[in-house]
Amino acid sequence: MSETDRSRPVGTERQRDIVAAALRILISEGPAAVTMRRVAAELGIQAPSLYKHVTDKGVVEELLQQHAMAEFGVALRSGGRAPRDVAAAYRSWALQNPHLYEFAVRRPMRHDAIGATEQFAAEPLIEAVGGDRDRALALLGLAHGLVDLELNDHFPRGTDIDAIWRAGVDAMAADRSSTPT
Amino acid sequence: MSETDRSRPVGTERQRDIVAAALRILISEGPAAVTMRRVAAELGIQAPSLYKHVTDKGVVEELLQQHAMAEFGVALRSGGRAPRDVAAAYRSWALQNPHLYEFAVRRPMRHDAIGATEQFAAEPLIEAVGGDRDRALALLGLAHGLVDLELNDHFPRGTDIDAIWRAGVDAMAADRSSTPT
DNA sequence: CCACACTGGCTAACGCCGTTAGCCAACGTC
DNA sequence: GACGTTGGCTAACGGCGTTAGCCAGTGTGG
Repeated sequence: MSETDRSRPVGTERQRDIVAAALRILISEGPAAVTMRRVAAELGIQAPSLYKHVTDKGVVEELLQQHAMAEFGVALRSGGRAPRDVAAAYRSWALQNPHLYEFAVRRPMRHDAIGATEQFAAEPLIEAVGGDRDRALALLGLAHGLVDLELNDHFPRGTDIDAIWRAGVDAMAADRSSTPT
Repeated sequence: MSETDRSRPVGTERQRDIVAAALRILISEGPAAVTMRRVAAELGIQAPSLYKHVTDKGVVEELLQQHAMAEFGVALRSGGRAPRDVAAAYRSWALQNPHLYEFAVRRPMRHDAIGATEQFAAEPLIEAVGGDRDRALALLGLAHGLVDLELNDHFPRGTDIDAIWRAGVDAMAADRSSTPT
């Protein structure tokens, strides 16, 4: 949790206006539409004026990323705690918020700024596999990979993606105390 | 394999020049540098002339994607056939060719054009888990997710990523004939 | 042998992008 | 009431993908 409290939004008031506008555009029109001019227009302002509140387009994106990660974390807590439940929550949030998911999890991130929030989002998965950190991060990788492949349409048409999730999550969550190296 | 023979390069001669130039730029300077003007310059030509050979920047990207996927497929066959070996080959190729990997596997793809090649790349993973298709695609998701997270620097500093791979791949490759639903 | 179409270059330009420079009105403060 | 700060504005720059339109060379059919 540290000192950047996740529950209260971040940045100055005008910065929050900006990210709110960007968010609206992102959700309704996708990432390509999130331009400085477009965001400014959404606020009834000219593009260069944004730079009075924000040094870069990059910081707008970082703010979006933080927002997305926080919402994602909440979504992952909204259902059951069993691996299948968390996995299902992961997938369904990502599919319902593809652009937000993109912002949350793709593109490199600055660890200092985002770390706590990201950890907040990752926690449910770690709990779900009973605290085995390696297994938990593997499950995270699995979930992210499957979602990313699905979002980018890499599965042949007709693939039973549910079955893949079941197979993967069950394998990852299974008791492995009997198998040798 | 079908009729688009994977072993012979694709497109007209000039198209192959173009993708070769784009490839050189992509590898040495990253995706942002792959612009039409830059590619044209690489060929000693003006940007608009490219459009005599290519309708779109999109087709250049598709050609890059196909090339990358083909090379990736070869790399996945270059080592052992055991799950760990294939997984290791997957990871190491991706980390050594991050931009190519990006092109190969991220961004949506047209199934008709790329399907065969992609299947070519996915085969080794399917074999590695003994033909269980769901498990194989889960393994693919796992590998993709872990690579993507690593490339985008989503793991806390100091994370033992090897251990995550071991945990994940072993779980996915384990004999599961004893666990109930 | 020449007309002609086609191929593959070229320049100029358009509308977008992020961003900078410089101007100015409103406002709060000493 | 002078004055610095805040937050708008317009103009402009360089880069992007892309289109329009021009033209030299080339090969081919009559």
